[in-house]
Amino acid sequence: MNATYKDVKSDILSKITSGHWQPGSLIPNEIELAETYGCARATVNRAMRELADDGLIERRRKAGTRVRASPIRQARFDIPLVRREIEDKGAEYRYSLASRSIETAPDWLRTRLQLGQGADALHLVCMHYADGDPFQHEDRWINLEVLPQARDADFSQVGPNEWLVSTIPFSTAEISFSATLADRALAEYLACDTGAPLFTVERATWFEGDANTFVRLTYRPGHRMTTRY
Amino acid sequence: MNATYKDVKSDILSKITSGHWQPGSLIPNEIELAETYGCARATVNRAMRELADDGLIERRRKAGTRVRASPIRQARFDIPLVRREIEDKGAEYRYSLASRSIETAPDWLRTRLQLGQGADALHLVCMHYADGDPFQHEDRWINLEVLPQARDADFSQVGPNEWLVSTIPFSTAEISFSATLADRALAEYLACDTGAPLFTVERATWFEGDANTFVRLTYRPGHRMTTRY
DNA sequence: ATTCCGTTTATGTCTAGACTATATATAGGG
DNA sequence: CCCTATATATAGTCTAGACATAAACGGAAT
Repeated sequence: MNATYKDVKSDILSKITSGHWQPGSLIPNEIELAETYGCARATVNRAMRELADDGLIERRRKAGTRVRASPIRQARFDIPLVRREIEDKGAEYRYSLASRSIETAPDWLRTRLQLGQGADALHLVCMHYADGDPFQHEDRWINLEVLPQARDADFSQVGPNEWLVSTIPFSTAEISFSATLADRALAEYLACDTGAPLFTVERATWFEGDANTFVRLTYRPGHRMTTRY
Repeated sequence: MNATYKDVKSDILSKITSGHWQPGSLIPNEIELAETYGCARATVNRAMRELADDGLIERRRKAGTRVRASPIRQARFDIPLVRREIEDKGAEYRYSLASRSIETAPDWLRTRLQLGQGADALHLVCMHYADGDPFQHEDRWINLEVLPQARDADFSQVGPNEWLVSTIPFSTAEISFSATLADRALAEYLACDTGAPLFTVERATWFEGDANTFVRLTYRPGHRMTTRY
């Protein structure tokens, strides 16, 4: 009686994980459950909606709710600013700008960001250090057609990442992870051997349909990205 | 008038992304918004709750709701079964078991999974192919204390991943991504050069407090894991 | 000044009831 | 036998109102 939506949620969850309700099976409808738990239907609804969001059950009008045959396994990563990532470890953060230039966007970038021919882009290469040791190498391109104010921004003290977050805080992104080999330049930046395997993140971001930036972040050897689910 | 929670959500969202409500600023309380949109407070509440879940706003009792100074950027990955990953590309999936043995769990594994001394583990090495080409190498350890039935399972036709999903469908996991170098054995399995950089996923899973499996998945060179957010 | 405590305020949750939307089942017509 | 209306079951959402809970605030006692 008087169950909260959390009670209902965890009870249903335990019925599922314990195997009491088998994968693929239909579970009682909201009205029945509301009677069982002695609460309003809205309460059951919220519990079930959250379980559906978590990928454990599947709900369809009229057809009812069933336990997913194979639960969707999904991992959620927080993508922090490098500065935070480093400071959260208790290390001291340092930033340095290695190079800055305005270039005609190369073909691969124009394809990636759907830019017109001959579009100008600001090309930045930066390093992020943790307690003085190389932590992350940043190779960034900024679309000057969409962000002309980047031309006058000073990236010598503040990284482009932080500048972008404060300039266009809300954007959509495509992110991809891979492994790459340290070439001579990267090896020098990251103080590692040429040929070392490096964890790499590439991210392209859009705001209101326009691509504004593409970045390749390369981490020092041994870096791991971890999460629980 | 008569706004749905989606209307409210998207209107608030646009006020935020357009900069009408600046990062860090306080936004009107639920009662005021309900009046503004001509709907019940519960409707505004749901809209705001979802925006908070999405990491765009921060809510605190009594203090009110404010636009996050720097929005939490989070990526969500679906972790598919390899078979699905391959079949979804339209490629033909093939599985093969390379080796199977029961061993005393090595120290690193005992630490990783919090196993007792001298615990037995089933060690499997498998390969997953897409259209005949090596796609993923799987190096898996299964805790036989928790899953004794794995001793008698036949992994020659069905991969351990699929067996585990049907045996213990609901579990918590710790997952981590990194880049590793192809040693001679891996290079042979994946038909690539020794020294190639390989994208690696490690996953440990628990069920009701007990660790049941640890796996290292190594992808063929050039593999990317991509998502949008 | 500092600590403690009650007040106030905004969010968090629950309820009972209503209406809506959608997928399924069924019956009737060609 | 197939197609098409119609009925029906179930989830999805909204409402008005109530009470719960956390946290900020202000004043009182130290």
